[in-house]
Amino acid sequence: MSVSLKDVAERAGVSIKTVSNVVNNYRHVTPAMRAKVQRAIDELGYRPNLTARHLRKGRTGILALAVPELGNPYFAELAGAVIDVAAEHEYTVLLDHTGGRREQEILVSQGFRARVIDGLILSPIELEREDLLGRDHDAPLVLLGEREYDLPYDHIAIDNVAAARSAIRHLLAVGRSRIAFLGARTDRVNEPSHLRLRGWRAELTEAGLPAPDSMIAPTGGWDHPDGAAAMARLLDSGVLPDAVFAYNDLIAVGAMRVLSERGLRVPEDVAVVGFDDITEGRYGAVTLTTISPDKQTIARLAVQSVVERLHGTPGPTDGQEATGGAGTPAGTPGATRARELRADFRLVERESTVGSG
Amino acid sequence: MSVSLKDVAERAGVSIKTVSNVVNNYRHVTPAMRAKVQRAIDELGYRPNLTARHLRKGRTGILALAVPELGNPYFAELAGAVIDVAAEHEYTVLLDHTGGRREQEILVSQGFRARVIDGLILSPIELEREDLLGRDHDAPLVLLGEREYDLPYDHIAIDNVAAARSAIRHLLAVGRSRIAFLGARTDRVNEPSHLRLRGWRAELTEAGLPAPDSMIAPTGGWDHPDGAAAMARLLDSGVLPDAVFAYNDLIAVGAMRVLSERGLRVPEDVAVVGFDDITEGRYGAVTLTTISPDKQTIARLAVQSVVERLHGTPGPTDGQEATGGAGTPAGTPGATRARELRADFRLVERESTVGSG
DNA sequence: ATGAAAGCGCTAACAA
DNA sequence: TTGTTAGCGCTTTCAT
Repeated sequence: MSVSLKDVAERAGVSIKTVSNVVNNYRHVTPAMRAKVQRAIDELGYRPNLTARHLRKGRTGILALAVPELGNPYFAELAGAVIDVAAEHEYTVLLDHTGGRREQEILVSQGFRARVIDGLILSPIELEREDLLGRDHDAPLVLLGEREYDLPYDHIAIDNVAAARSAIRHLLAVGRSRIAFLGARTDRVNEPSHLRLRGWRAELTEAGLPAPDSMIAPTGGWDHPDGAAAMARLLDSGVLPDAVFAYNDLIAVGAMRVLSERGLRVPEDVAVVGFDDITEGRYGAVTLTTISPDKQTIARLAVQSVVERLHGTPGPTDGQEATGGAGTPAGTPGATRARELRADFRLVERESTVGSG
Repeated sequence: MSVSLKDVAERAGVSIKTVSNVVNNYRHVTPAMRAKVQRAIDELGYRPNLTARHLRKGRTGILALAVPELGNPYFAELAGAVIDVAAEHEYTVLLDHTGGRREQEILVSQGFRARVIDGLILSPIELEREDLLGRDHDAPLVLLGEREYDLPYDHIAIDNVAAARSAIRHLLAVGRSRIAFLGARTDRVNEPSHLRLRGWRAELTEAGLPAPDSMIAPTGGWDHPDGAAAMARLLDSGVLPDAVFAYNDLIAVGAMRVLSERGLRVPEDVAVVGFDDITEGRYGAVTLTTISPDKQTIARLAVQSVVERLHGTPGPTDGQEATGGAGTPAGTPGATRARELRADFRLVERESTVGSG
């Protein structure tokens, strides 16, 4: 076993408390004493046992982040940002992925996968409101992403409806009118895609254009193959759009691949807009126009939200915007009301809509 | 605070030990007793305090994985695999990224960032042998990736020289002879790229072809922009290769982008081979031929290695291959010798070398 | 089969 | 300013 406070204390001929004081940089320690203790620490190679410290303090210094899929660059990049922000707050991040499967998301939300954590940041796909209703876990929870629950947990997202509308507006501005939506799920109401779909519909309707169901191509998942399959199915069904708005960049890239296989040029024949602004979209043969969510802010708001609840400092939100939510998070010290936190987004115009001219 | 063993014991009118027995599924507990205790547990909503358990048992059930960059899909996908394998062994994964910076890698190796961990899987970029020489940390360490150290730690990688050679052999087979290498670092000997570079050189030499330095394009990093910049520099220098072997897929995709901007066709004018087999390479306008390392096996071997040292079961390696290493890992129960573990790889032929015919 | 009590390494009252 | 001591919640001898 390794060196403990007691060993150091004996070696230095002082009490445990004094050593603890030195280790924790307490004010009232004479320089001489500090030096003596420090020497013993160095000689013995003492390193504090975090587990013991945590048991005592009731906290672990670990935050969990659960995303659907690490293979999706958007989530990987977001995870990287969360890790960095957490480090600034002296927290380490335990990462988990749920595959977007409801049971996994439930397990995570109840702390069965990632245990020993102080707080949890969860980006759900299939999770239902009721799954969170009876959540019995001390760790503060913050929700990320497109879905909206009326629950006492902070929720962080960009304005998906507005983002979708701005994408469609851009497509209209470059002269398109038959704009398909790729990547909807139509089986439930509160789907990840429903807000973006709503934006698509609203903007088209407002422009006096039809938004027929035939222009909505559902996908089973949200990866390249799903986009490719959906695009192929749409074309096979005899529908030829002059633009495509995809639920995310991976779907958009998959769709572009199919378009080029079919001899359709992007953007001349079909313009494409994605969502997420992953690096990949900047380096294809045709670069991808996309909605770029402010990942840094999302990460910062998420970590901040958890840390605030942990430390009981409701404090100023310092986010872009905050509107009242519902109720009060259970079992959290800083029991401020749940907040709806918004991060910014912007439309990045690239070749897939405006060409390389 | 939450419910403790003691609370449950009082509620059930039994001793703490009995409750502990029930919680831990010990054999010798009468069904009646078990039922009674279980009822108290349910009523109180008791959940064991993992931190306390860990303090007592001396282990935390947490493994750390540190990769250079989560934004690189290769590492993101690898991380996903590690998380899954670790879960099979009942470990959770704490993820960290080092940015490939030496100081960060040193910090991680000594457990300064991720503390409270039982073991560490590290994929270093700049770390030097000496940085690990005096490593003073109980947690077993396993090294991943291209670099080779003669140190008492298990190392897991594919055979990079062989992989590079097979890539070059493929390019030769499709009729190329002026094959550039993109993504070398020439400033040090033990660079991540040096084994692949060696394979490039060996295969060319064996084929009686020149392998001039002018065909080696260094990069500052390993992302799209680095590949694009290196390709542009190479072309600007007046060198026109008929093939490019890139250190990784991101560099390859960046290079392809520049090629297409310059009006060069892939593969007609320039064939391209990458390394990593990230999903992105399968969905570009031109799909990418690449070396596909067996990520599953890498993840499995890595987790296995750490877990074995932790549990003191040297056990059968069950990897593809194992050659003797150096010395004995310090401070690990199962002090078997350090092993050189190999995972498989395969060449995946796609359009960037064989066209879409 | 169950209970009593010690102690993992640390922090935080409280004393001195 | 430094020392003493009581736990944090759990597992684990050792009794019974």
